[in-house]
Amino acid sequence: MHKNLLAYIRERATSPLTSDEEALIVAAFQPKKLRKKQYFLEEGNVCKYVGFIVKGAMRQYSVDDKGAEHIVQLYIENYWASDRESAVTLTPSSYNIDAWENTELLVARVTDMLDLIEKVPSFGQMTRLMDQRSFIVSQRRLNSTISNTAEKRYEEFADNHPQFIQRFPQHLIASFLGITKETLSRIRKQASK
Amino acid sequence: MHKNLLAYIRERATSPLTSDEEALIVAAFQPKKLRKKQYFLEEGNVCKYVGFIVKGAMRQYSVDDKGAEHIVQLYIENYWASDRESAVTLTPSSYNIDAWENTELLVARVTDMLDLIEKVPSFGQMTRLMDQRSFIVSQRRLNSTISNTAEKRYEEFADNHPQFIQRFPQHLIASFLGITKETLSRIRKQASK
DNA sequence: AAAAAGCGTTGATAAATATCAACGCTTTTG
DNA sequence: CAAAAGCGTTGATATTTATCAACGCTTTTT
Repeated sequence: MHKNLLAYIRERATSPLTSDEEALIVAAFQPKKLRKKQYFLEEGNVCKYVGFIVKGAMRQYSVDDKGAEHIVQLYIENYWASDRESAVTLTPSSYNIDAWENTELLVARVTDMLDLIEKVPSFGQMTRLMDQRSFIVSQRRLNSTISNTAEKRYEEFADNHPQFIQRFPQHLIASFLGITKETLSRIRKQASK
Repeated sequence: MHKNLLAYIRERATSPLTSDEEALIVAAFQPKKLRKKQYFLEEGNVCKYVGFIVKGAMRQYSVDDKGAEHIVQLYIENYWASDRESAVTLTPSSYNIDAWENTELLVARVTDMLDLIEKVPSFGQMTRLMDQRSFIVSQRRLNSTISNTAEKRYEEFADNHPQFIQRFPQHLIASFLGITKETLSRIRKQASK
């Protein structure tokens, strides 16, 4: 099960991993299974773990005053699930993360991640890339949200993330885009003509 | 002029900077002045420089098909101005960055930044923190955008960033929040009652 | 000093999107 | 297998926000 993770890291590192380094990494990550709807992180708790998704799909969302859920992130294979804000600042998370499908994870403590970053240069590089990449994706999404209409945002998203469209129901996609499921349904109807 | 930058880095590093390290940093950053409206980065160019703002204010924005500007970022003292996406991926930027006020910067080549990250551990730590922080801020903003009404977003922004409210005209704040200047004007009128 | 540009505001109207309620279909649960 | 829950759709309506045009005031430019 760890081989997916090691492959992922190797692809992103500039120099090959030594077998010692691989051992350190493997030691830090525990396999874990979550069944559909089980929580990985609950609002109010500090995020102490980071999960690499080997198989399955998850979602991260906030719940507003009226009890409505707002999807902030969708995850599938080879994504890292965690609330970075909570993990970095050690403050209670304002998000929930749960399994949308039955999911297999490799889970590490945040503290062990920090250790690895120090001890394994390639791992440090990889996390640096992840951080940058996360920011870039987030910045793009933000730009799209403030610049485009709902219709264009959906098109863009569907073009760039066809896997997500297939994998998650429309009402989650709608929430992810910041619109209601009815509006998304109408947008799709329009587009199909 | 470099002392602002060095102070900024010292505050964020876990261990003190040696004088050698300080020398390396100082060598990498050239002072630069931009007059109001001058570009730091123009759409279509690859972002080859990173600027630390010593004094002044800048903005980053995209321009849509209809020629309308959308503010994606506002910068003041002690902020880093650059298009990370372009700098990291070496692709042409889809943003402009220009000076809103006359601005004093310390500018480094992206390549020299990468060098510093390797050679000066504290610098590497600092940029890692920056990356994380940028992502967190972006994620929050995104969550706010998809979850809240324009009114609540403005309140939140005004509470958390009073400096920006004072420093930038309302139509830029409006664009930053993804609404029109008229709508913001009306929101403020409501709120003041 | 005059002209132009920038800024914030207001009003009238249009467009986008949300809300509420209902329905049919499929999947899951007991 | 029956009941319940989840999902996507549609219609009617309400709300939010954008657009367009105009105005007064201030700041910048000539």
